[in-house]
Amino acid sequence: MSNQELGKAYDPSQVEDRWYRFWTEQGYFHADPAARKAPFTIVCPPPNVTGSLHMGHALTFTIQDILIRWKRMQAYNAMWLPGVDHAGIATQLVVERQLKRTENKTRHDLGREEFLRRVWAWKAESGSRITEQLRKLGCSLDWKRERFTMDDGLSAAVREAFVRMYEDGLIYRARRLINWCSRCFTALSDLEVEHKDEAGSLWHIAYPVLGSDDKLTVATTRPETMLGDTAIAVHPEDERFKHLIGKRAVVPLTGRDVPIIGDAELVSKEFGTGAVKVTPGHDPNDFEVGVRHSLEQLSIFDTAGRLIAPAPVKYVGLTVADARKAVLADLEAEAALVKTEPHALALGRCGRCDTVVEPMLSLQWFVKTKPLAAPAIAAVEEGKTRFVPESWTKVYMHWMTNIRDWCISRQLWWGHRIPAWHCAGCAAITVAREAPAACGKCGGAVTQDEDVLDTWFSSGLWPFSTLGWPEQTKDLKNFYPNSVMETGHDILFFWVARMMMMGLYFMKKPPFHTVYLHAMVVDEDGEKMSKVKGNVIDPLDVIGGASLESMLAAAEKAGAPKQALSNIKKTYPDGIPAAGADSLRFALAVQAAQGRNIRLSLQRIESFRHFANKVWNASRFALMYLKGFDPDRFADALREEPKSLGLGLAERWILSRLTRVSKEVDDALEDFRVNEAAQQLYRFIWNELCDWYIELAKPALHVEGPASSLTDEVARRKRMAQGTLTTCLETALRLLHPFMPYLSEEIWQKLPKPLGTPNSIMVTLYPIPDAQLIDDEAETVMGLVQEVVGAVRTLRAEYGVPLAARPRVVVFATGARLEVLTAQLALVQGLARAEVELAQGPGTAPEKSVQAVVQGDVEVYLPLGGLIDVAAEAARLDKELAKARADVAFSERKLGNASFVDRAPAEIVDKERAAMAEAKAREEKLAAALARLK
RNA sequence: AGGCGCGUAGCUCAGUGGAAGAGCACUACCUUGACACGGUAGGGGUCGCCGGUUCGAACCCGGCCGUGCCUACCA
Repeated sequence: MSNQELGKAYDPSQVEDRWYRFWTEQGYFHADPAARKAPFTIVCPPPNVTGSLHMGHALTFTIQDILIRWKRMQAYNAMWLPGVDHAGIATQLVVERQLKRTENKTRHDLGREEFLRRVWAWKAESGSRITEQLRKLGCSLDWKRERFTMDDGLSAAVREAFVRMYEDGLIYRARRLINWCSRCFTALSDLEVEHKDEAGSLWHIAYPVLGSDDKLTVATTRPETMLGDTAIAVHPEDERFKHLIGKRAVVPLTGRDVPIIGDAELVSKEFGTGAVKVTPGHDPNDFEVGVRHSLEQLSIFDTAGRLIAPAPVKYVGLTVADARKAVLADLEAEAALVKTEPHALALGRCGRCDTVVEPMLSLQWFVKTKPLAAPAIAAVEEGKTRFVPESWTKVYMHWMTNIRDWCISRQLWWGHRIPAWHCAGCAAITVAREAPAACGKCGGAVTQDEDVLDTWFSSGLWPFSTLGWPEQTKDLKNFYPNSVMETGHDILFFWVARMMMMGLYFMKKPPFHTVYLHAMVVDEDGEKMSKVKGNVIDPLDVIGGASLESMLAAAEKAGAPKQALSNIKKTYPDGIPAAGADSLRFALAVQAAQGRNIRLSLQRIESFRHFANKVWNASRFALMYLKGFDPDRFADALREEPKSLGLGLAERWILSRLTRVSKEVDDALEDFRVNEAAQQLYRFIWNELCDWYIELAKPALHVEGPASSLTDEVARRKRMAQGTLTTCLETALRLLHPFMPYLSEEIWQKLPKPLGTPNSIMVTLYPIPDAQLIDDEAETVMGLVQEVVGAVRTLRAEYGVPLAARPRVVVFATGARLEVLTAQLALVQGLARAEVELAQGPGTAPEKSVQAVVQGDVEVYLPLGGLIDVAAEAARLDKELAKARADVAFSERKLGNASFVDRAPAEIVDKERAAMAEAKAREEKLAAALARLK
């Protein structure tokens, strides 16, 4: 590669697509299962096929890509498998809506087969959108291994899993109380129901006791369900009602009478009236009571959410809401409604469509979870799988321990059809991998079960079904268990827990070693991003930029309300400027602290766009001065015998810092502290490499003329600076690559590199810290240089000495410090932009000068030609002196404490003594300066 | 009702036992031969409150207040 010059500012749009294409063409995303390298696997949790990339995706895929690129550069056989999920309910809903809109038809008008054909057509057209978007983000996914949960292979895996579990008695069919969404028209698992507290009422209703004048008053939040009551329950030890147990009560409005039972588990004596109506057909608690007391189960709602018999004819056909009104009115009329009080209740709503879910008796398929949960608990207890952050272990354990059977059948068309066939003749069920010709029991005709499986059933198999299971493929052998599962903590139960259960059951090993759960991306006010609120930031808008008009159009298309549109107008009057994928990635990474939500703002992203530009310009600077530089000689010497190079202080210092930072970045990534790794890089590149080293190297680099015209020493110094700068930059870019793949590649390609270097940064080695380069002395000396330079700069700034002026500065120092400063005089002068006179201290203050004190006894004087504002200088010195005195007092108090000196580690005590000596010296100098001034 | 977080500079957040840090915002100065998407300097914090442990606490322990999330069948 030649040393091309870079443009003045980094423009991601000119860079990103080009490199993504290059990486793909080179096959660098593909992992060869035959490679003789240790595997590192991440199987990406599949996003919904209906989805388009949002910030949550951007975060999870950024973190995964960071991990995978890092491990790939560490010479692991890194494999990151992409794919999407068929998202049963969501997808069916999308296609149904489209059908309604374009043809005004329902899925029933088309019939099952034709409808499914339409879904596949929709998938072919819009379903791959998200995978395209992931490419924009720079994700190094192994696209050759891309999977879809409805693929043939994965469908076969689902059938295999179902059949085996059925044969092992882990899948059964039963009539149970399930969650029913009357809009999606399907059963839901407990996890798909969201509970929120909502305002409601507690109605007190009087039930006449049969054969007496007594009335028993119950309290309920759902009066309409009384039409399905089959008992009244009181606490068996409640003196008020004990005598009624065994008698019967009349259910108002129905004329039916039901038993009064005693049940200590259901009824609390303190709550409400102390008596509870029991509706086993429409309440999970009551269902349990019904089982305990052999009560009748009445269903009075149909699947569409309307009342049916045995509810009295009068109410049949009403919706649940209307029935409530009617029932309350009628109770009032009968004077059976005793009291109404406000009461909050947790209503269950469908996670997909927000419709209130109704507990309904229904014949469904279930997974027996207890036997699956036990190994999933053990695997974590035994440390075979660990959670990061560790605090999720408890949450997982709690859920696994209290797990309930899982309803897996859905009354949908889009999904894996349940591999069970019902016999018309004998009603036997045949469960099989392939459609049976006839009933296994009586040989009669069979028809396949109409239902499909919960989408999460196939997701549970994902870590191994994607690798070819049930076939014993090379991939399966090589990449199972996966190394890391990286996902949001919101789907710990949906995905992780079920993958654990399924993985252990079918593969006998947990599906992953580490589960890394990241926090949620929210807006800058900490609110969940939602289209309804209009506070979403679309990752693609951030990457490529967006006009206000296009943002409004997109929001409108997504069905955002007016309020959301006006929010967008207010927040982004000028749209969003293009920041590029790398800036977005870095912004997400640096904020991804464990256990804390990420409040994302455009402003924050912009600051990392500036960072990208900073890296770009530092590189641009370097490239300007690297012409004719031979990287091989320097690199070899640095690796084999760094001392032989005779590096200057600045070089030794920055290489030492680079080495430490490499180690810190690597350590942080090892612990999933992605944010700290990113932060370290940001600081190193900006605050050390750019702010200090580049400035320090300028004099050495900025020498005119061809090498032959320079003296040997000047030419040598230039080579050292060139070599050091290249090394730091090249190493920093490799460190940065997992975070900012495009920028790092674009620049890296242009840097001079030793022979035999690969053709892409993504297949180079991740930097390995070289202990030889750690240089404590250089770091200490640089510390002094920085402080002296800082003192001069402060004085210049305080007294308005213009930058163009090159004032005379007098510095007095003693001992080792004087030696060091003498040796580094050129550096100090360059950075301070001053002529520095060094002398043995203590010295006499030059006429009309202002002063600072550094490291105890280094005196820095800036003589001012004209008049000094005595009052201002006195005030400044006063402040410094006060600080010095406070420092002395603090140390004195500490060292005066006998138990501190006795019990604190010697190292700490020594440090404190040194600090006191330094502060005392400083105090003395400052006091003298002040006295002189007055 | 339980569980888990969080509370540090105006804002957003790092920091897990030895005298408080970053980014943004703010103030002053500066077109200095990489960068104004920049530079230099500066202002700004009793680390939510109260106790305890410790020579020493933002950090460990207990309680309280505020706040967020998750789980749960209290009608």
